[in-house]
Amino acid sequence: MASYDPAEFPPFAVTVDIVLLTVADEFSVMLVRRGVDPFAGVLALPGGFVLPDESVEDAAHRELAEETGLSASALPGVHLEQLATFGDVGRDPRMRVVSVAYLGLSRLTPLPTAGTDAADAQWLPVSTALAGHLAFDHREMLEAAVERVRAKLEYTTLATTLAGEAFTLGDLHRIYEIVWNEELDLANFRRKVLATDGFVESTGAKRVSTAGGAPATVYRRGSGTLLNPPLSRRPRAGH
Amino acid sequence: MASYDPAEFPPFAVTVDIVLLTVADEFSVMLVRRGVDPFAGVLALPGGFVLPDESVEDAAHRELAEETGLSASALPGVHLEQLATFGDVGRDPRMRVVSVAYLGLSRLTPLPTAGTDAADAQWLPVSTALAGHLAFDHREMLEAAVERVRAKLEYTTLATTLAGEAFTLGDLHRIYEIVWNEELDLANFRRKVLATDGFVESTGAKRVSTAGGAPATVYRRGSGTLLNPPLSRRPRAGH
DNA sequence: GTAATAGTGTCTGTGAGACACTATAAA
DNA sequence: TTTATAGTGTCTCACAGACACTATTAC
Repeated sequence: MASYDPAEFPPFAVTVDIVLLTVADEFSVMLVRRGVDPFAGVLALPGGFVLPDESVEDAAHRELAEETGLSASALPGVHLEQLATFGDVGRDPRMRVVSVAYLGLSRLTPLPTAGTDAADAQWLPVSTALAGHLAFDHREMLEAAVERVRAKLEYTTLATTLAGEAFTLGDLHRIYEIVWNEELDLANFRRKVLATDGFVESTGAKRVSTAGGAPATVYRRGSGTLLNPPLSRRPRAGH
Repeated sequence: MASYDPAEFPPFAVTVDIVLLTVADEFSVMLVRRGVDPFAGVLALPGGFVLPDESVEDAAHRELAEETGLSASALPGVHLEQLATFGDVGRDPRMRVVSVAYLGLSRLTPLPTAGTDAADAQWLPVSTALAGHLAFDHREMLEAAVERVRAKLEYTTLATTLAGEAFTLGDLHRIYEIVWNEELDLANFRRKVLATDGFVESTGAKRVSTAGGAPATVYRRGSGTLLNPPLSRRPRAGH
């Protein structure tokens, strides 16, 4: 019942790890290659310690800026939310570390070249990352993040965050197909997006594709955040 | 980039707090009255320190058993899942404490009388708890838990956890109405529940209500966990 | 009898899925 | 031309919501 002596608290360290996801040709995650032990040379999620005088939330924003090397102009367009906390006893071989994982969503942005202040960050396809070896329990974090995003695309407008400031309905459709790894009828997708208040709004501009086809209307994200009723993955289960 | 000295980590304490919810005449939460400062005499969520040799998850289960005083036979029927982590700087006036909040769902169970090993625990209506004063940032935790449960009743069969081992469709319907604080057409609710594979299964038994009415079929929870398509709260938004 | 609960049947409107079709661009 | 994309129209089926109706119990 919280009858403890503040001087006798167990020794913990608290870190944040950022699962920053984007859609390029594939669904991709930002990873850094570790320079020191443990897991030196192994790919890991960007992250670091929570400082004594900052909130966990602030630490996540700080690490997002510092470790990913995203430019200041790109940061406001990034969605960042708490994902889950990982607190198994042996997850860090050196000491007891509890880590709060955050999920970030961003449009595809170029990464700083190696040698800058930021870590040696890179975008790697999620499937490649999951097929390989990741430091600590970062694989679990990545899996949780992927499932969260897939689920959230069903009932929120978050895909517009992955699309960036200006996009066509074809772009948005492609994002859904890549993240869900599943085909979606384009005509029905268009109807659904356009029929949902606040999902997207037209900029009036048109954009021509390099691959041919008629010019497409360019949209920006709308003010809405929730889809009701939601879009659905898989053809309805049950039968 | 994780190039830190394990001996210099910032001093953190890590706790777990349990938001255990149930449905009685009202949607209720288990609270304990604090015996020591800070917040001595104030209502708080049950919780406590994560020990050095146990995972955060294990700590949550241990606190659920110890602090709530639930009998060993009732514990297996409790659903426990991680809710969110609270890590603001000043949330505990004594020192830096990061707390991992867990959401628990249980059928209504009698609480141990005061004086036992367990804390002075009590069920309090959520509305009452939110109208009053709670220790630390426990009000935020409670609000997050309530919203999570309301959302999960839409697309999971979790309501059966609140109903216990044997229940009628009337019981289940009542749980939805109380948690959502909203009326649901009983006939449509019945059709939906019975049409969803794995939601409930009949025990064959009948139960008569003390308030009159025909005997009702008694059900137990089914093996399914997800509702697809989901039940929906509010009449569809949008228009 | 009345009140309360259990349970069934039926109509309607919305919207998702399937898919045919036209239009406009690049190569 | 062919190929790829943009965009519209239409039919059908599933299902949620509304609600009328019967049945069986307590009081």
